[in-house]
Amino acid sequence: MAIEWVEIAKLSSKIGEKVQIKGWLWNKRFSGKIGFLQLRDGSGFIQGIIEKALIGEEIFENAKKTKYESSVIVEGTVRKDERSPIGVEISVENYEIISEPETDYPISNKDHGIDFLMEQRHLWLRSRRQYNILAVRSEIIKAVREFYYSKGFTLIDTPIFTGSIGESAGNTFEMEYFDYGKVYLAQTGQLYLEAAAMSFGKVFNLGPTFRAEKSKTRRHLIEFWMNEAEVAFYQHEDNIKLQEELVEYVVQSVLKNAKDHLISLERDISKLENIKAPFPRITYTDAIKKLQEKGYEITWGEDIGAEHETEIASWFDRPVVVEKYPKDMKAFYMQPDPENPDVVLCDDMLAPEGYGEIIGASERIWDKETLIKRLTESNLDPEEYKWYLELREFGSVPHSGFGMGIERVVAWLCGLKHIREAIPFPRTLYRVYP
RNA sequence: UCCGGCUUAGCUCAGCGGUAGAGCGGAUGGCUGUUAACCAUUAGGUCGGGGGUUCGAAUCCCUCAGCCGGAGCCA
Repeated sequence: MAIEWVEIAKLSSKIGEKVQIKGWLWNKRFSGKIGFLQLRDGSGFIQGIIEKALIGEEIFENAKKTKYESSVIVEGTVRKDERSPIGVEISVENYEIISEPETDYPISNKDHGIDFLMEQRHLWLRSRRQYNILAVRSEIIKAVREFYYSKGFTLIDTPIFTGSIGESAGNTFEMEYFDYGKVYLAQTGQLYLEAAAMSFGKVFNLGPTFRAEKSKTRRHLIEFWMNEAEVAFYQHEDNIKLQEELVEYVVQSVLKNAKDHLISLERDISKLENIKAPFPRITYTDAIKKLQEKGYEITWGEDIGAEHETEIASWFDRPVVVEKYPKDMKAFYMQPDPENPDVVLCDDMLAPEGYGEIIGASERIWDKETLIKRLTESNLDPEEYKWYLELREFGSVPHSGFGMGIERVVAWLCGLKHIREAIPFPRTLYRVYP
């Protein structure tokens, strides 16, 4: 009878049994007649103990010479061992190489520069740290979807190719679309979600977004994944509550389902455990006042810069909701505050520990004339927004929504210094390879 | 795009006007409990490209390129 192929993650329930594992050799150490094979198979990592006396000279020497990242099949007996970080080891009884590299694997356990690693991104994904980060990302996205489905939302996939319609002009990727003329890569799916919300009530999307901004910071990617939600009849307060519930759900789900990955990443878990709604709130106006008191040179009407954002976030140990920004610095579609027409019913959620904005949100203008007025004031052509304006003609209702940057959430929860590690293949200002 | 910085062995870096260095990785050998294993031996370089200053340049100056960090914009 063939030996059972078992994933490394499931080996702790196979103690004393003879099993087969299929994976890769990511490191090895030899000490005379005993060797330690560091194996991984995608489900986890384990150490294989190989002894010359047990396995014979030929296989032992073969194992000793195997290059890093060779793919191998190992058979052996699972053993409980206190010295193993996962509590079990495998005593190797058979060792077979499936494919051995001809040249040495370029990534070592020592330090590498970021440019070198990004050039090797297709291989770097195998490294333990990257493996843990992307596993957390997967868990985050799963939690986002679970959240919306559990709340009765409908998934609406918004288009990647769009006409000249978006939040603002000037930062879109432009391309020829057969004889139609110019089209643009989506910088937001919001306008389409607004249309769908008038059919389904509660809708969300989750997909890639493109911004042709020459951004060169630790918080920006050219291609990034965004989750947007839009709800008919929701107003400013309902909107904030939804965001808080979403973020709490995502954080708590990741803590529950991906804790081991966070620990491997040496993330301070205690900073995430208290992420429970409701979150602290501050208006833009109060934030400016407080910044001024702290000695910052900023006046009402000026945008909150990265430095200010970090300062505001440092006042709290949970994400903070900054609401009601001046209308002139925000997108055309945001609903003016009835109590103060100089500000709009919007909010940004800033993650703690300097991670900055993770959500941008607002109540949308639902009155057609106000919307046309704001479009014109923003130097946008109402003609281009024909279908969007029609939504305000047929049974228009107050509605609200927001967008959450997936990579920013990944960076925050994993404690990353730079967002480029939060996506499998980052597209940055000067890199589209691999 | 703007402001800084970096570019020396496969990788990470030291050297900063007078014969090109280390650690890791590679190769060879040793070691039966290693955790970035260790010990010994060894191979490996047009010092990013071009120009200049100098008796002499990896080192000083100019220029180009690539990359990194930060700003703005935003998720």
